[in-house]
Order: sequence, then structure tokens, then C-alpha cells
Amino acid sequence: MSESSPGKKSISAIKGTKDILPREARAWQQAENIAKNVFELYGYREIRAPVFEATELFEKGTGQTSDIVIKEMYTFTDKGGRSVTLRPEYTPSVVRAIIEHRLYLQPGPLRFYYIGPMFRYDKPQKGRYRQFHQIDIEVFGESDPAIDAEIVEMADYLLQELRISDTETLVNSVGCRKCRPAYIKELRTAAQAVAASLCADCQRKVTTNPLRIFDCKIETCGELARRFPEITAYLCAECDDHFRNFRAYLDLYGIPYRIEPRLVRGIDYYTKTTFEITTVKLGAQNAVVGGGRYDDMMKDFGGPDICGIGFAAGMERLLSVARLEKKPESFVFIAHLGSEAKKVALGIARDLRRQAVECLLEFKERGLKAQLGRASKLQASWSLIIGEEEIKKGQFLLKNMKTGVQREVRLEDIPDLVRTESRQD
RNA sequence: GUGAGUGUAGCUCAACUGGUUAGAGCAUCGGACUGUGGAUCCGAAGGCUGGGGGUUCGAGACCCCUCACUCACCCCA
Repeated sequence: MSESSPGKKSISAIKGTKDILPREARAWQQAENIAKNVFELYGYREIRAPVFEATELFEKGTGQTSDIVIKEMYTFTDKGGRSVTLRPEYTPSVVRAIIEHRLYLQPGPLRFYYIGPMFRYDKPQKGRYRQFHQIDIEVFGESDPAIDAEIVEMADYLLQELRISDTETLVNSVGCRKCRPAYIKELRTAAQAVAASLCADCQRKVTTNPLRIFDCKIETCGELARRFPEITAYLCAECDDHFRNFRAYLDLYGIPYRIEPRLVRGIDYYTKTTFEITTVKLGAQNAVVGGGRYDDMMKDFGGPDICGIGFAAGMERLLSVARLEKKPESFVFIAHLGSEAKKVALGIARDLRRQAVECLLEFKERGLKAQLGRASKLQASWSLIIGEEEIKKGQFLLKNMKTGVQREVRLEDIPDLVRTESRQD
């Protein structure tokens, strides 16, 4: 168990990572398929980028003052002396790929999705892991606030398809490079005035990033922050207009939301729209979806001046509250009696599999009782019994394990029988 | 990084105020049972009680250290 045990040491999964065992993997596949289907309906296409990138990509993209970059990255030097980082989020990678492959030359707007592992050196707790998985979507080259609303609506639909209820959608605008500085200045002076009453952390934020004071959960800080100026009152005409229209489109879709002027995403690049979808069922880590607009990133990376927007959803969190339907599994267990029957059974198994019928058989020669017991324990839907008589007749016994009814069938009838009858269950 | 809680078989849990060789159920494997399953009965295997140190005649239990897990802070998906 532990590394310090002297004798037999057993190796276990790294802290904050976990194995997804077959039972659970089934649910993952289902959720991934649902997500892919939803995204494709909205015109999104999959893009796959490497799990590790130049460290610089995240320093520039995610931001030097974000906690993710400051203390949560898996960064190491490879054998060529390069500093590389296991991606803590996906957006910078996509932006990099678009610039690198000049994808912006294709007719826009560009819509991408991706599902895969991300890495952050956090202390694990409920809904938070060091290797976790995100569903991520990004849109480039669409500045109309209708897209902001459309991706929220799409996220909403995704949650619906996953049968996740009791969610709340929070929206905000964090302004742009034109209006935010003025607001930050006001905010900073307001914070400075009461700095002595703020917690140590928040006192530091006054100079580094006063927006983050809003995130503080200490009551006294919250009390004080409530009297701070709110960004929504300081938006420039363009940002204000964008925010107003964004909300109008949400209303058009009939999506309920709450304006949360203190909603501050911890990633530096956001501009204008930010949003988050939370659920009460998750404990402290209650955000299942989070995202926003990042109009300057492409330009900042030396690409063309193309705006971007996207969101990420945490797979582990989604799965812990999703109510997926259990898909019935159906397979045929082949029981064989005698060495001749075993040979026949092997061939039949192969033929059935070629016809998309899942089947299983044990190689050990045992009594019929034992084999049916096995089938039953493995929860086979059907058993196919093959003995001397059956081989002679060219007819085999197909037994429905649920009803116990069995009948003589010819080999070529099995695929249809198995499929139609299992659909009726 | 900080704090709290919990560590006994694959899983769920026992073991009195410290007292023989740490038990049970479920699961696993074998047998009863070589042409009809889920049952039943019998049996087997499975543990350095997370690890190390200490107190004691004696520790699964008490003390210290450590590791892991869980939850919360923080941060976020």
C-alpha cells in the first residue's frame, strides 16, 4: 500500500488519478456519445491536440496570474531540455493549432469540440482530480452575441440529454480591454479603502487581481465586496450592448439564468461574456460547465485578430449527477458437450461474431449443468447448446435464459432470433 | 499548501474497559453435479489489522511519526 513498506511493495495509481473500470467505462462511453451527437448537431467537429505542450503556451494563454499557472501545472523538462507541461486546460492548444495550421483560412465561424484528459496539481477532493476529463467546445470568428447564447443553449441541451437536473446558469460580462482597466481602478480604490479588514489573501489580490476578491468565501470579505462597484455598471457601450443582446437571446431560447456580477473565472483571458452552470448535488466543486469569450487570445499569440468563445464541462462531475439509462447487454453463451462439440462450438462462435452476435464460451470441457450455471452467473441472455445429437441433426438448442424457454434452431436463424427477441425485452 | 475525519480479506462490516491462533456475510475457486441455469449443502483460498516506532507481561485497539483515502478551505471542470 504505502511506499515505505519494506517487503512487498505494491504499486498503486498516482494520487488524484483513478482507474475507470469496465462497469464505469460503459457510462463514460454513453456520455461521450451523447456529447458528440449534440455537438455534431450544432456543426462542431472534433479536433485532437497533444496532451502536452510547450510550457510557454499556458503561461501566455492561461495567464501568469492565474492559480492554474502559478501552482497547479505538471511541468517538467524533457530529455531535450525543453520545458513542457501536461495541459491544464484545452483552449490554448486549440488556438495554437489553428494558428499553426492556418485553419482560420477556412470559411468561418470555426466550431470544434474535444473530449480528453486534463492535468492539474490540486489537492484531490470530491469532484476534483489531478487527472480529470473535460468536454470542451470552442468557436472562432463569430462576434455576434447570438453565438454566446447558442453555446449556453447547447450546454443546456447537453445537460438535458444527460438527464441532469437542478442546475443554475450564472452569467456575467467581464468587459474588454477598453473598459475593464477603468473598472479595475475603481475596484482597487474601493478595496484599498477597506484593505485592513480583508483577509490576508484578499489583501494580496488588491494589487494582483482585485476581481478575485469576489471569489473569496470568507464572510467578512464577502460583506465588504458586496459594496464594491460592479463591472456591469462600468461596461463600455460595445460591451454593454453585447451583454444586453446576449441576455435577450437567452430569453428568446427561454433559458433561465441569473446575472452574477461577481462571477469571475479564474483564467485571465476572458473578455465580455462569462458563464457557469452549477448544480447543488456536487458539494463544494459545484460547477459542471464553465466558459466565456476570449476575443484577444488569437491576436496575442501572433495570429489574426479573430475572436473566440467556448466552454468546458467536467466529465467526472457530469457523470456523478447524470442519470443515464442502463442499456441491456445481450450475449449468447455457447455450451458444448464432448470434444467433437467443442470444435464445432469454436467455429460457430466465430461465425456468429462475424454476424455481430456477441458470444462467449468456456474452453474447459464441463457438464451442461456447470456450463449453464456459468452462463447464468455471467448473465447471458441466451445459451446455445451443442452436443452430439445436435451436430447430427444440424439443429441446436437455443435457450432464452430469462424465460427458460428453449427451442431447436438452425444456425443461420440465430442472429435474427437473438436480435428481435432481445429487443422485445 | 492548510484543516478535520477515516484506515481490519476483493466488497460490506465484527472483534467488550488492551487478553489465546483476528471472525462473519457477500463475491471468488473446487466438489456434491458428465444433457438443462439462478437454489442448497460441503470444502478451499483469501490478512504482516496501511507502514514504522513507542508504552505494556501482552496492542487491531493506547501514544508518536509517516503514508493513503475522504471531506472542507483554496481553486476550478
